[in-house]
Amino acid sequence: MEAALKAIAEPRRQAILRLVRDEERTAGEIAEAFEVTRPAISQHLSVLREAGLVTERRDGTRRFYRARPEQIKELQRFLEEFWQTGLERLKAAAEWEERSKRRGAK
Amino acid sequence: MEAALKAIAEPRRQAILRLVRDEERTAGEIAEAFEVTRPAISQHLSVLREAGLVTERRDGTRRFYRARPEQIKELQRFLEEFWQTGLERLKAAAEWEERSKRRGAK
DNA sequence: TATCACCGTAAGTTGACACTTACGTAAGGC
DNA sequence: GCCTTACGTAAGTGTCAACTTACGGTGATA
Repeated sequence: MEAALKAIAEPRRQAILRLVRDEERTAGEIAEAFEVTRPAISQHLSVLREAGLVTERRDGTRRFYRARPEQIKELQRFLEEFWQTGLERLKAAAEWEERSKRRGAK
Repeated sequence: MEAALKAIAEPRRQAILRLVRDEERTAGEIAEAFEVTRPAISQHLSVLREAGLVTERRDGTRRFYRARPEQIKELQRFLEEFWQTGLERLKAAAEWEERSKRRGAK
């Protein structure tokens, strides 16, 4: 989770993720889409894989990569924790106020 | 946006964000919560402020910081872009299949 | 089995960044 | 007009990470 956030914070890896979002691609295909060397992309792919953001499928000498939406969803849930609990507290505060109003009315 | 992702990827800044999520706190109060020096926290606060993740309010010599949920929400929307469009394509594909079924039935 | 295609790994370099200590600055209190 | 309080900023340091070039390993192919 921590690793996933750091992984997706890197612009190059974001671009890679978008490339393999809908269809799997080989490491070579991905590397051709960028102007950096192939090893650089290979290292990025390792980071993404260890962060659980992509899956790797081997076929012969080739390796196919594909995005893993579940992990991205996990990231969203993580971000929700920051403000959703804030909302929950607002909600709880509102309910508390409601109860005290009724107590006052009685 | 890019800056916000990098900012929130740092564990220490996540902790700071949680501290000022519900109530504003001074830079000094925040610094006391950690075991690093005050300047270190001050620098983190600058990063968070430039990323739009916190607001700064000055009162005398003190500076109050508070989380900005809208920006965090922006981050969520950014993450949605990764898989939501994938869902939209699935939906579009399903509808397309539906139409071709009807064409086949006629 | 020799070779080629496809890819990861090793090692080194450079820049970014999370810290430190030292210093500067602005607002109140006496 | 000081002196304290509450900060940010400057400058230096160590570490990590994104790249490079060079090399190794594994699977198809003739």
